[in-house]
Amino acid sequence: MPTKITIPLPIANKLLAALPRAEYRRLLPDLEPVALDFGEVLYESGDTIRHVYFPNDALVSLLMVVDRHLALEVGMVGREGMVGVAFALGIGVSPLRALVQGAGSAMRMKITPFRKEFRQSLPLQRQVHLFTHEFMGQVAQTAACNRFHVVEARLARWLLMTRDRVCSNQFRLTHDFLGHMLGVRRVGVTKAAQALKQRKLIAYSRGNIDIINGRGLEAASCSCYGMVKEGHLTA
Amino acid sequence: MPTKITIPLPIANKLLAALPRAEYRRLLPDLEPVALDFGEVLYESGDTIRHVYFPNDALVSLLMVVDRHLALEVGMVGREGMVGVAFALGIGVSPLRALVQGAGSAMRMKITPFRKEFRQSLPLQRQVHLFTHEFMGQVAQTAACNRFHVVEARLARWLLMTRDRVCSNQFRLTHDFLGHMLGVRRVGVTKAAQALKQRKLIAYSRGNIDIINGRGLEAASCSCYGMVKEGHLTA
DNA sequence: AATACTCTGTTCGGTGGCGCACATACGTGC
DNA sequence: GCACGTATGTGCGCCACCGAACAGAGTATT
Repeated sequence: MPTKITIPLPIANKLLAALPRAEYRRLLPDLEPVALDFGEVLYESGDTIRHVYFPNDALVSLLMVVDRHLALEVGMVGREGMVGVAFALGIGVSPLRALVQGAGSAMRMKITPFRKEFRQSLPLQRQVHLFTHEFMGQVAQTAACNRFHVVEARLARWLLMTRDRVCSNQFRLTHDFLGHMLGVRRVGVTKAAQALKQRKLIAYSRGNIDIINGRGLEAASCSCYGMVKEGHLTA
Repeated sequence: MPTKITIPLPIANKLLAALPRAEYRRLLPDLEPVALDFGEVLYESGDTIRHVYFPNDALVSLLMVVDRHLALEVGMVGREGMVGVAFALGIGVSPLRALVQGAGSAMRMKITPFRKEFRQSLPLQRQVHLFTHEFMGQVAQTAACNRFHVVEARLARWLLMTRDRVCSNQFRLTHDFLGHMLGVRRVGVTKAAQALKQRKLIAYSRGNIDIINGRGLEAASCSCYGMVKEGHLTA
């Protein structure tokens, strides 16, 4: 019995990896590996959803658009989850913009076979529900965080969350981009970043960001980081 | 065949009402009518969920708690939905505090039979998924709104959303309570409410709030109101 | 090497909301 | 009718963040 190596990576997406082997095999024919480029928009707010995405090493930001031009990140999905979750199961329209914030690969699946599999597979349902739950918590946490915490702490949290998802202490992002994520002006990010730099927690220049002292950065970030890090509610 | 009148109201909850008659009948034995009092906490953040609730004329606020004492409303559920949604299906723990903000009745169901029914009933799954989708949109919208809009507009929106759910232009709420919902000081609410009062959009005194000019209040509220009002994405 | 562009740093006045403290109603109960 | 608790009104200094505009410093282009 020949083993065909059709899987591009060892199942890197944790949601898929958590499925029983047999379930995963059933999904496989419908899973298509895709490369996601930085800046790519997977769904625009209001778009009909055609695919769901299971990121491997890609990182996707979910943004709420207000007043046609202002945008704010409300959630972030990496290898631990999927993009399109609740939307795929609901009305099939995304309320959020999904923006590729860290280039990388993902597995994607057309919405029709996904729905079909979902109906039949209890383990898949379970994973999707678990992640929806997790994601809902993340969105709510972000909402509260944006209301109560200062930019510096929020920036620290954001960098840490990104690190956790891309599994690297450096990544490429400009202050301007971060401003859009955090919903503040670019200058606000520059100020906050300077402060973190002076405290030797991070380093950066021209779009390259380095986390030098992760522990210190955690201390500088708000409690929200610990909350959404994982399990967040197993008091 | 005698008709036993065990249903307290004609099916007031819209989610339940949207189910096919037969499905609803199946659920009925497990649905228990309960009165929800103002201020009652259905779940505390971190609690294990024992029941899901389908409000009739009650109104429930979902709050995110930060730093142990600060709280912020991230969503609101009335007759159009259910409380416990994504949580019931996920890890069974609520990330949010569910607070009764408008007294009234609801149907509640123990989590175990709910999960059982959910597995078996496609229409129930569909309704739950639709509402989860809707609710996710509401939370995201609230997050962005809290970031970008001033208290006065947010207050206006909040009053309108409450009105839509309790189907009445008057309700009982103090500035202090509103402050907790909007995540601002009581004084901030007083200021904003004064402004709306001067413009003859609302009236209030000692916990009684009246919406005098709904149209005007809509104009004073931010665009977010129109977004979450209904359908919100059928551009 | 000169040019264009992008990214970061800096300044300035303005303001929405904060924290605190105190003043004035209104209503309830004895 | 008096006292007390609760709800609302007002003032003050403070600070994080805003909007706009401009100055340097890297990087890419040709």
